[in-house]
Amino acid sequence: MKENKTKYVILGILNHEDCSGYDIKNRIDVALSQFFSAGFGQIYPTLKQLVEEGMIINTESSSKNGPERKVYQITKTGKIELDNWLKIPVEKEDVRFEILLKLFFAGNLNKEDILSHIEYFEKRNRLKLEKLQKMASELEGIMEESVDHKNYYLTALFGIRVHEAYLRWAEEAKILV
Amino acid sequence: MKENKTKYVILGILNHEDCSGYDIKNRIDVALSQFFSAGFGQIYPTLKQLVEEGMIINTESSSKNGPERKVYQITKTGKIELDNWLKIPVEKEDVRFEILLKLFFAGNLNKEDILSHIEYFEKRNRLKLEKLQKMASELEGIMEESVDHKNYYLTALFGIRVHEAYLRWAEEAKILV
DNA sequence: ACGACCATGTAATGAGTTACATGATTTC
DNA sequence: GAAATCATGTAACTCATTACATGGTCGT
Repeated sequence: MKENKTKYVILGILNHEDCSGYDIKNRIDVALSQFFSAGFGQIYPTLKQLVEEGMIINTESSSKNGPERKVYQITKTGKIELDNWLKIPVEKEDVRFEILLKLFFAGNLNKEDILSHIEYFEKRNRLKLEKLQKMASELEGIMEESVDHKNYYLTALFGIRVHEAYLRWAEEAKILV
Repeated sequence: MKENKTKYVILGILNHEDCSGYDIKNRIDVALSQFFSAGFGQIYPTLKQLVEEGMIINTESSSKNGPERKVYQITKTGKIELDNWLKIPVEKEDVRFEILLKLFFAGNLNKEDILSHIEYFEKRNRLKLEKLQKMASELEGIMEESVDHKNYYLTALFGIRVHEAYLRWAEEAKILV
């Protein structure tokens, strides 16, 4: 840890368009769920902190038409912070595959239990792969429209390749177990 | 979170052989580093907690030959706890790919910066893939000797498939950027 | 009226990292 | 005698999840 990813995700989203905390949560769930998630309990305090740091400002607070709603905008300071972070090379992936942990210690388990772990894993990830493929094929058509669509497509493609690898491994593992 | 993985990793290791905290750290770094890591600041307090819970006992404490050293052993309670955990199906992977986050928000970056991110990612993971392949080929020869070796091999194979996917994606991404 | 959704926030808790503090043994 | 490795532990801090607390709007 050490680097607060939620902070940069919020800056990244606000760099696109002004949003409320609720909007930010939606954007994350829709577009980033494949490789990032955050709850309100993380988002609202981070927004508060970012305001204190001068990275974002609260431009609009309406409770007239609809429920209370605070809209935030990224500042110049925030943009610089985001840009600096974007340029830092990524040193390591932060992956903790619980299924591998279980497999590694599975000496205790019988074949059926191991197989059912693998099959469950397979099923879950096949569904995810299908979703990603759908997403990618929708994006393919509009990829040339903007850099954002292209980057979005690249993240979907990453998911596809990784999930294909999961399924290939599951096939092989079922035979070896 | 909620489920303390370090706890089960320690139980899993002690289920194999009696170890000290220092040994456990070594086992994790050598065999599990691909998908798990833990520092001493996590290991020692967890050992203490596991003793309190009756999952493990401290069998040997020597300061005669060499520095202070405490060896722990798993108890029947600990074995049951481990077994129960092993049987619980894994619901989701816990992956947070920082590179995808950066790519997703990379609208700000120029092509060179994006390419250098991808190339760095590629280089790093090519090295890791080579290590995994070496590990796997060593394990292939002794796989039939024990269930543990086979399970170890399966985790290495998982790493290989996933890293191959990373590299394939990087190839494709470089063209599309 | 009820449920779905919009909307913001705090408090408690858990999990993990980093830095700190200490000291022995082995190897060069 | 310096550096590497063995060895244990605590304290401060950060990050994230879950549960709680509150209340408005819109459609049926």
